[in-house]
Parts: sequence; structure tokens; C-alpha cells
Amino acid sequence: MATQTQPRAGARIPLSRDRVLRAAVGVADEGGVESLTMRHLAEVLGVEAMSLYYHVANKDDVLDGIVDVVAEEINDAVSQIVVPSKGADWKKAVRERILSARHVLLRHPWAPGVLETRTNMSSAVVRYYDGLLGLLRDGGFSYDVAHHALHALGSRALGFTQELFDPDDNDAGDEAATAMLEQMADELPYLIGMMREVAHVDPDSTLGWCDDQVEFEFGLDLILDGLDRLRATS
Amino acid sequence: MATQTQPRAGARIPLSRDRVLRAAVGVADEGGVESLTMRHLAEVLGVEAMSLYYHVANKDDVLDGIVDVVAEEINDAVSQIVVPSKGADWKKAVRERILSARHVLLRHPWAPGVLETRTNMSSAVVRYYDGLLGLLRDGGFSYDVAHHALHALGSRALGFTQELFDPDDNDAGDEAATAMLEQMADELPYLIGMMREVAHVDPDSTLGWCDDQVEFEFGLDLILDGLDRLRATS
DNA sequence: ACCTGAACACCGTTCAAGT
DNA sequence: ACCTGAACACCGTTCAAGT
Repeated sequence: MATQTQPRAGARIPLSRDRVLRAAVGVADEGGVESLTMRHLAEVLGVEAMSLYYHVANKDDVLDGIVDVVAEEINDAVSQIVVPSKGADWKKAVRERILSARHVLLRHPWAPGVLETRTNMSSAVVRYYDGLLGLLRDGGFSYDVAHHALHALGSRALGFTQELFDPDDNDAGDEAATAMLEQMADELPYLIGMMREVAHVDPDSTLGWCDDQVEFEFGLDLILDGLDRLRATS
Repeated sequence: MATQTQPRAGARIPLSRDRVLRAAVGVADEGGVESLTMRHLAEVLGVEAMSLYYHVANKDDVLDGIVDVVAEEINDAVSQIVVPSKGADWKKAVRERILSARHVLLRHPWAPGVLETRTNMSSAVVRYYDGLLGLLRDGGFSYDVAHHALHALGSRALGFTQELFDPDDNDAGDEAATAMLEQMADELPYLIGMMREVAHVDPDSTLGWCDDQVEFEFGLDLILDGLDRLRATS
């Protein structure tokens, strides 16, 4: 009776950005993203659609938010993995991390598709990639090769295709992204390290430094060479 | 003056499914899929939105159609490639075909995203995969390994992620798809051959025979092994 | 045969107004 | 501080009606 200001026993917990996003993830899990409308989301929360706008900016903000929630869930899962990753062990460590991410994504099959449409990058996603890059470094890869490796893994790393750092030739976006990463520097030791090294080699470069065609061919040739070896041994 | 029934010089060519789809591709190329609304499409064609429904069933039909138009464009492009593909030459042949497909897709960057959302499979896309499978067969791969190879190429084969033959555990869909493929048998010698062989080994299987987890791990390990070899030689 | 106008059920979103 | 009602500009789509 003395808890907060609820006049009824109907568990009148107030809305919050967090509660909205959690409900949104639930709606998407249940009926797919196409069922995630502001009006439906409000209904699930027992509230009018317009009330949502007090806690989130707009629908895009909701989509950014649910991607972040899922990426956080992945980070929680992979953070519980404790396996050696130094030297030759890098492969098992990367394999386990990626399969663990996939396992989470299977519960949110809509997530990769939504992730592809985001222009704002999720800080949780960036942290995930930083961890992956760290494992590659543990394996002894140079930043340059590790960078190619992330591209080669591509959709397999997080269940989606689009190149994470492909800002569509948008230099303003590049700079904003770079600034954002610099701000998270202590959370992203490897990505920052990679950027610094690239900046050292090519001072004019920003996050948009990579050549999509080159990365595509690198990944393609890696697969074709692997298949060719399979062919030779069969 | 004697051509058809045009009362004016304004090039009053009548609407047709083909013209609608071509215009739709143009709209998407210009402003992205999000700009492709029935009303806007009609405006571009100088017609009322409702007129479109005489030539296409609905918007989904338009999306199916524009995917098919692009896939046809890819098929035209790759059909002009003439390189040997027997034996060890398979790799160069596959490489060239895939890079050629990518080249076309760069002109229609919205296409992979739309392709992912389609539940009806495009016959042009299926024909593309049949050709790719043919090249793998030329290289001496068994149907079984070639099948894994297609999965491993995944998004790189056509610029999109989602497994082509993953009918979401929909058995009815599987059967419909299988029937559709059988009907195109003379156009799809390799896919049909693959299906027949699988049916021989496992009579109960349909197109849904493949285990997503197994295919994912196959492709992942191919990449990780390739990277590990790179690590060893550097 | 081909196209249209009016209408319906849905979107996301704004804004002034309620408590 | 938090929520809402009415309203707006957009969707896809149906259906009866025009030529």
C-alpha cells in the first residue's frame, strides 16, 4: 500500500524506455518486425500509442533500441565463455564466440534484418566486434589481416550481411562514427588500436578506409581456395 | 499517326506488367525501396495508383517482380561469360560469375534486401543458382559437397545472406517449391540432379533437407581454416 | 479491356490538452 | 512528470463506376 503511487493492485509499473524496448523485442519475437507497430506496441503495454513518444523519440529509436538489447544479450552470452585464445587457440575461441552469438540470434530471427537497416551504430554491436578483433589479435594476426578477417567472416559473425563499417561513402557519417568510437576508447581497445594503426599508415583515412571490392574478393577467394582444397582431397 | 490508338503525341503507350515492373526498378534505383510506394510508382507512370492493380496483383507482386527483373539482368550478364570451367578451371569460372553478379547488384543496391524478404522464389534466381551449381559440378564436386559449397558462398553468391532454400520449416512450402522446380526441370538440370540424388539417399527428404546449423558450421570452418593458414604463412 | 474516384483500415507523428 | 484525444499526412487495397 505504501509503494509508490499506485491506486490499484493492477501492477501499475510506469512506462520507461527500457520497458518499451523490452516489450518491443517481445512483440518482434512473437510476430516478426512487421507486427511491431507503435499502436500494437502500446496496446501490449496497456497504454495509448502516443504515450510511447514520451519515452522514445520515434519508431527508428525503437528499432535502434531493440537491436541494442539483442546485441547486449549476445555480449552477455559471449562474456561467459572462458577458453584460451592465445596463439593457435584463437580459432576455437572465435568459433565458440560466433556459435554463441548465433545461438542468441536464433531466438531473435528478426534481428539481423533490422540491424542491416540501422544507420546509427549500436554501441553493443561495436563492443561485440571489438571482442572478436581481440581474439584475432590473440591469434597473432596483424591489424591489417584481422581487419580483412572480420570482413571475410561478414554475415557469419553476427548473422547479417552488410558490412558493418560501410558508411555508404558518407564522410560526415565517417567522422561522426570515428568520434563516437574515440569516445568509447576505453571500452574498445582493439578497434581503437586498429584505427590508430591505419591512421599511422594512411593519415587521411577514416573509418571509410576499406575498399569494399577488395574485401569482397578477399572473402570470396578465401572460400574458393578452401573449396578447391576440399576438391583436391576427395 | 496510324500506330495503335493514341489520340495525342504524348507517347501514350499502355500500361503493362512489364512496364510497371521496369518503372518500379527505376524508382527503387533512384530513391531506395522505401520510396517505392504504389502511389509514387503510379505517379511516375502518369497514372492513378489504382490502375496498377489491373497489371499487378498487389505490392508483394511488384516486389517479387522487381527481384525477378534484377535476377534476369544478372543472368544476362553471366550468360555472356565464356571461360573454361572443367576441372581445375572451376574456380576462375565461379569467381568471374560471382563478381559479374556483384557488378550488376551494385547498380541495384536495394535488391539483396528485397530478395531476403521474398517468400516466393524467383525463377530467375533459381536459374542463377543452377548455373553456379553446374560450374561446381564441372569442377568435379559431388552433389553433396557442391551443396555445402553453395551454402558456404551464401551471401557472396548473390549479395544476400538468408539461405535460399531455408523454407522456415514449412513443409507445405517445401512441397510447393519442389513441385515448382520439377516443372522447370529442363531449365534446371543441376538442381534437379541434386534433388534426385538426395531423394535417392534419403527418400523422405524434400528441399528442407539441409541442416542450417551444419551448413553454418561448414561455412564458418572453411573461413576459419583459411584464415589459420594465412596466419601460419605470415 | 483498361482506368479511375471515393472510401476503408491501417500507418507514424504532432500538438494542445488533460491529470 | 507523465499520459491522452483529436487530427494530419501518409500507406495498401476494395469496389463500384466510368470510358
